[in-house]
Amino acid sequence: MTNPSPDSIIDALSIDCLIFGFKNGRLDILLIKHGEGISEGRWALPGGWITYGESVDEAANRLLKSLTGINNIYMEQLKAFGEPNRYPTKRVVTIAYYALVNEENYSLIPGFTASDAQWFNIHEVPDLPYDHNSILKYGFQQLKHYVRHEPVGFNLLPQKFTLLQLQELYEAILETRLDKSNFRRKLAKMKLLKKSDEKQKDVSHRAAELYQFDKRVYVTLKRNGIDFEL
Amino acid sequence: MTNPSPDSIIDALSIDCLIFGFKNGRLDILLIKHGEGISEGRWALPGGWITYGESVDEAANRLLKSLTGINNIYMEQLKAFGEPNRYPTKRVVTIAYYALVNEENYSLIPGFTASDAQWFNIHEVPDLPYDHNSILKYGFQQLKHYVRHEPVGFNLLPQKFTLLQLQELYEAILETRLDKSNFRRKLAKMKLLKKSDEKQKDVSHRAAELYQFDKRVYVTLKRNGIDFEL
DNA sequence: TTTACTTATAGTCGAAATGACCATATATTG
DNA sequence: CAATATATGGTCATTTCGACTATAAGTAAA
Repeated sequence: MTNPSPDSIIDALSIDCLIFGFKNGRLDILLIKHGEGISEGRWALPGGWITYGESVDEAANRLLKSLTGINNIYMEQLKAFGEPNRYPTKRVVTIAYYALVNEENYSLIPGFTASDAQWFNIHEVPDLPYDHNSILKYGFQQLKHYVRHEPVGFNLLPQKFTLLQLQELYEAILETRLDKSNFRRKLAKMKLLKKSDEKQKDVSHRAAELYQFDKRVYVTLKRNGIDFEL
Repeated sequence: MTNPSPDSIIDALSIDCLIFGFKNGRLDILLIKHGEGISEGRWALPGGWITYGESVDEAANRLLKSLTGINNIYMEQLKAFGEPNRYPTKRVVTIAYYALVNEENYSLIPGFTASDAQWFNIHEVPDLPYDHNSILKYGFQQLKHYVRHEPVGFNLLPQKFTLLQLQELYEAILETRLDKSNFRRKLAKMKLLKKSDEKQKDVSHRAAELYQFDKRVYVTLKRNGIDFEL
């Protein structure tokens, strides 16, 4: 980085969040309805302006919380999008974040400049303002890569979950079917899962064991990367 | 993204480039010496301010060219760094890019605000201004992940190269030794390489076949990702 | 003109992993 | 108790892996 020069500023830097939600074997994306401004009434990715004194990560978390009520989730940076005309009235570069969550763990509370917040099926997304549709497309594509090489997606299930739930998550993201038996074998080899002492309840078939993640193994895999070809 | 508000601006958005260079089995990083400004005389990552009318990608390429003379290389976004105090005099968020090149294909021509430009061994990097040392550390770590899952690094060798050269590249990045025979087997399976009609010359031992990349396979692998555990 | 040395290239082999199946267990519902 | 869910574990031929050995082809030194 070199020195400031008078012609160097841009108008603003924003954040946009891609929050992928998982529920009943389906993958959703979280959108908010703009309650004011030039795109009032339209659905868009939750996001907003970065302010002084907060890091980019902090801005992402603050905005997500104030717009949707979702707090304390781990988001990772996806990419910065900076085409000169991506925003209509001025020059705005946006930094996109993404995360995967279990929808059932969060209730949506629209706030700040959002008049509504809702989950949309990943395949039934409305027309979004700016370049949000292409950001979403890019993010979904990256997600497919990530799940194969990082233990991502392991924080979006309930605390305790069945192996089938985990498999359905992978099937939803990768948009493919997987062999149950082979999927289990791969997981076992990774040693990432621990049996809990509980079993599934209130199902009309044999109850499955509930599993949990082994935090220590998780951290190691996060650092070194995994190879989870399916 | 929501609407503009008066307290939303940051001071500036910059670009920093991590250009990894490969030469004779060693991995280097490209640095420039600041010729003016608050860190005059110090070595730093090539970078500068994004201006109106250019995309973020375009800014990265323009800056790299004007500072170091390196033109027309493919850089990818690494990450945005935005701690509030990373820059001393004002609030600056920077977007880091990275690339891998063959040093011998480029001659360094310092220009613009750079008084010098040079390759530094990745393990002998001086103290850099701002958070450049930690950006470099992060980038090097990511690079190790990337080479195992993308056909990255396949554009930083000469047009035609021997299999040993390719292996040495991977060894330099991953900081490990690899088995020659098994490395070849993995490559063969990928079908990414084509034999050229030439052989190595002027070496004091049996000459090796020179190989080239198969462009069509390369594009496919780039899109779908590869699994190149070594 | 041997011989030593260097790198290239191909092959071996037991162990491990993979993918496509099949079998049995355990629960609920009619 | 039969039908039907899902759970869970096993089989097996094929492929891949990792560590290693063997031979080939060239230069340089003796």
